Amino acid sequence: MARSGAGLVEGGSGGLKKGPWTQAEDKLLVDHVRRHGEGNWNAVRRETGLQRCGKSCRLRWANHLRPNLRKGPFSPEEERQILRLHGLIGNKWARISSHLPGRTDNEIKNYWNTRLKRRQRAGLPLYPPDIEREIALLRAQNINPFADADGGVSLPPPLLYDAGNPFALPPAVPLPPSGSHSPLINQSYPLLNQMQGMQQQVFHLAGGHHQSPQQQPVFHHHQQHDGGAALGHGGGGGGFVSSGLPPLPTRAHELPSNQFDTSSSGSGGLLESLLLGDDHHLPRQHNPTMVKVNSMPALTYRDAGSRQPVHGGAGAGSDSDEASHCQPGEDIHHGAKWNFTFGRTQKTTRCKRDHRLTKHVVASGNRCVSEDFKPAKRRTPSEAGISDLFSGVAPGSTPGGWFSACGGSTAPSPGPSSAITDEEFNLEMQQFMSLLPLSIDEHSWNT
DNA sequence: AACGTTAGCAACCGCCTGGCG
DNA sequence: GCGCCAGGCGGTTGCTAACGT
Repeated sequence: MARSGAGLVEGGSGGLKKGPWTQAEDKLLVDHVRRHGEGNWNAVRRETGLQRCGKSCRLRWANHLRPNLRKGPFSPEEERQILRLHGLIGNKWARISSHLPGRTDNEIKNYWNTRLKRRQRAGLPLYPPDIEREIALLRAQNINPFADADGGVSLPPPLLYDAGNPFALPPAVPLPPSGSHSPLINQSYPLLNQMQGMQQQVFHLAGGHHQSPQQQPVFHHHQQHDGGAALGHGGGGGGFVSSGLPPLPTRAHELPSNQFDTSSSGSGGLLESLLLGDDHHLPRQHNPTMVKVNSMPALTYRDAGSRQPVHGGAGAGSDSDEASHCQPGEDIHHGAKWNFTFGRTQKTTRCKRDHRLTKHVVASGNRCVSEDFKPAKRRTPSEAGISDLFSGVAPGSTPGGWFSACGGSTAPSPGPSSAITDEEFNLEMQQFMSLLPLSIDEHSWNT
């Protein structure tokens, strides 16, 4: 990679500096935005002398300097929201972040990737059962609203198919022999198979039209064995599946993150809108974190290592984020205390690093290779909860401890938010599954 | 204390899209 | 229609702190 370390001064193009930002650079950028607002990032260099490219300025502003950013560990509800959204739309970090006030796409992406590695290493599915259930039901319930704006009925999207996701299965395509299934499909992602069948059935019963074979994407099952090399865009080049539940097709409204408002916390409307693939029609609340900054709220920052604020006041925004209730220069979120500084963010965290999982699992492909698996050196309550969740928890039991327990803020996650009972869900699943070519054993999610 | 390992994060890169002339 | 430019997105990489041995 082009980065040459923390001490680097100049990059290769035009003498532009790369690497970590200094406090002085941050101040220049903040002052510029204060005067001119966001946008026109390339002008920053001209007008401030800041030796950074426009893209770098934009990134620095968006991820670290803009007001009302929310730092610190994700709350359990935020984690659930991320899981839900990711299950529905995949690696659309900007879109996901648009529904999490104060969170950046980069932050969410990092969170997800870390979590993904962690769970892959542990051989665990990515989504808690209740989340998977929510996603499955929401998709099933919204299986037929894919009507074109002009009234024409569009073909049902391959809800659980994504070319970039080797775990996704296309509708109405006979599954490969079980022997060729990825172990993760059969064991760690059994619900995918179930849901796939369920959605097909729901759509069929709703009078929908199946895609013709020509219209269906070909399921390249062998991708699972390519070590991730064949992953498509959504899967990224990281060499492993990005999502157990592939993104829904959308109408390709790739809106920049800053153009999003934050939807209401009511997941129903949000999810419905996401299912419809039309973010423009989402009912939204005003999101103070996404405003176009014309007059810059006072920022709070302090010298790294200093307890004294250097400038301005904190939480200038009027939103209800926790940050706005914190003392200047100090933001406490869910047990972690953060000092917002210019330069690298200094954090004093009470959230111990709770996982010791090797990165090379990522390179090894999309499943946990036995020789790669090393038990975590330390086992925190949250990790124990994750492991226990899939080792013997009955389907439908509340997945307490699923979400990270950083900072002791983890109230146990609430039970499945789906309205149906576990028994109802299981019954529905059995009914749907009976129509699928998979054996009942292959559908079992209690592995 | 030194070293190795790992997670988390910041920042970079390439690619894509939309606006504009 | 085409090219240029700015902005945005997703993926990747390197650094650093924390922790174990």
